[in-house]
Amino acid sequence: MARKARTHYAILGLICWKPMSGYDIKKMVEVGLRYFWSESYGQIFPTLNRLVDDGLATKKVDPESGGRRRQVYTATRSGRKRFEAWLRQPTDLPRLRDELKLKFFLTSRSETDEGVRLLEEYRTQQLEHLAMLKESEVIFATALQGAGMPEELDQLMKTLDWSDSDMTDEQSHEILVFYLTLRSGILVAEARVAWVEEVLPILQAGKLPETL
Amino acid sequence: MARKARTHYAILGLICWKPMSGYDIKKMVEVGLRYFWSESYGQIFPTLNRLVDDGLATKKVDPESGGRRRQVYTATRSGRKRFEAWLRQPTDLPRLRDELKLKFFLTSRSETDEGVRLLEEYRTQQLEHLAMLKESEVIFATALQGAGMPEELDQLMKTLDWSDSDMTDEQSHEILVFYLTLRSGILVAEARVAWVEEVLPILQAGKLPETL
DNA sequence: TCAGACATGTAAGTCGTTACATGATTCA
DNA sequence: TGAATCATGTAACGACTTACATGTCTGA
Repeated sequence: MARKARTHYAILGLICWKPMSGYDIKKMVEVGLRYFWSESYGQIFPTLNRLVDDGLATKKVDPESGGRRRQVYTATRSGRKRFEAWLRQPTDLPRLRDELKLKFFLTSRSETDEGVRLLEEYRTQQLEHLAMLKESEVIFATALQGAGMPEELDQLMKTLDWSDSDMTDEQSHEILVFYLTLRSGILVAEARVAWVEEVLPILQAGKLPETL
Repeated sequence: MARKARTHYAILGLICWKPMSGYDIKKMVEVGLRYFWSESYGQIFPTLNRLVDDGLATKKVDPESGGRRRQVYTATRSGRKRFEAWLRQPTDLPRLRDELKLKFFLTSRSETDEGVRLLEEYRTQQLEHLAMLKESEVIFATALQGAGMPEELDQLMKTLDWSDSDMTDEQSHEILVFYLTLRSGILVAEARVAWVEEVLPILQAGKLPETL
C-alpha cells in the first residue's frame, strides 16, 4: 500500500466497523463524519476494489437489494489485522494549509483595513459554521438523553441499519462517539472566533496592549 | 490558472510582498509561515516559472549573489492585480481531514481503552505542539516590547533582508502580524487539549454527565 | 411513463510530497 | 580538500476532486 494511504485505512476502517457498499460509505461520511473527514466517489470505488485485490476485503452482491445491485464489502481477517496495526501507529498532525491566515499574513504590507476585513470575514464564516454544529449538537444530545430519536437522525439510523424502536447500549455508545467528535469541532470553531476577538483590537491599535 | 491554485497565489503573494528567490520562499515558509502553511520545492520552482510564463512575475539573476546564481522573482503589475483580486474572493474553509478523530470514531465498536489511548496520544501531541508555539510566542513578544531582538529571529531577519540594528515601524508591524497568526495556533491547540479534558471523563463514564 | 432516488464506476486533471540530481561557494 | 551550505530544478508518485457515464428500480 502507498505512503500514507489515509483513504485506504479510512475505508478499511469503515468496513471493519460494519460491512458496507460504496454508496453506504459515502452516506456515512456525509452524515456522520463530515465534521472531520471527507471522501469522494472517485476515491471510494477504486479503493474498495483495491482492498479486495490486496486480500483485505471481500465483495459480494447483496441478494436483498432492489435497485441496481449493491456490492457489499466486508473486511477479511487480514484486513482487520492491518486496520488494527494502523490504529496503533503514531498519527500525524493534520496538514496545515489555512488559506485565510495566509491571506491575513500577506496583507501585512497593505492597509490595516484589508486585514480587518479578512478577520471579520473569518469570524462570520466561523460563526455560521458554529451555528450548524450547534444544531447538530442539540440533535445528538436529545437522543443521548433518551428524550426520543430526533427525525434528523433517521438517515443516519438507516445507514447504520438500526431499527428506530430499540436503542441498545452499543448503539447509544456510538451516538455518544458521534457527539464527542462533534464537540471537538465546536471547541475549535469557538477558539477561532475567540482569536478574532483577541486580534482585532490589537491590529486596530497597531500594538500589543500595555498590560501583557 | 487552475481550479483553486492556492499554491500559485501563495507564491504570487509572497513575491508581491517582497521580491524573492525560490530558496527564499522556502525559508520564509519554514521560518515564518509554518504555523499555517507549507510549500515544497517541488511546487515552488515550477510555480515560479509558470508565473513568469503567465506574465505575472519577472525573473532576474541577482548580480550580488555568491554561490549558485540566485534567480530573484518580482511580481509584475498584472501579477499584483491578480493577487489583489484573489484577496477579495471568498475563502474556503480549510479542508477537514483529521486522522486522529477518524481513528477515534472508528474505535467506537472496540474496547473503550483504545479510545482512551487515542485521546491521550492526541493530548500529548497537542501539548508538545503547544510548548513549541509558546516558545516562539515569547520570542516574538520580546521583540515587540522593544526588549531587544532575540537571537532566534536572526534567520527571519536575514530572509527579510533587515539589518538588525534599526527596526522601523513597518518592520515592527510585520512582526506583530507574525505574532498574531501564532496566537491563532495557540488558541486552537489549547481548544484541542480542552476537548480531550472534556471528553475523557465522559468516555470513561460511558455517558454524559447528569448536569448537562 | 418518466422523474427521481439508488447505486457503481471511470477519466481527466489538479494538487502536493519525496527523492533525487546538479552545481557553486565558503570555510575549517 | 572536502564537508556544509546555498541554490535550482525534475521525475515519479501519491492523494484527491470533478464531471461524466451508466444502469435499475420505485412511485406519482
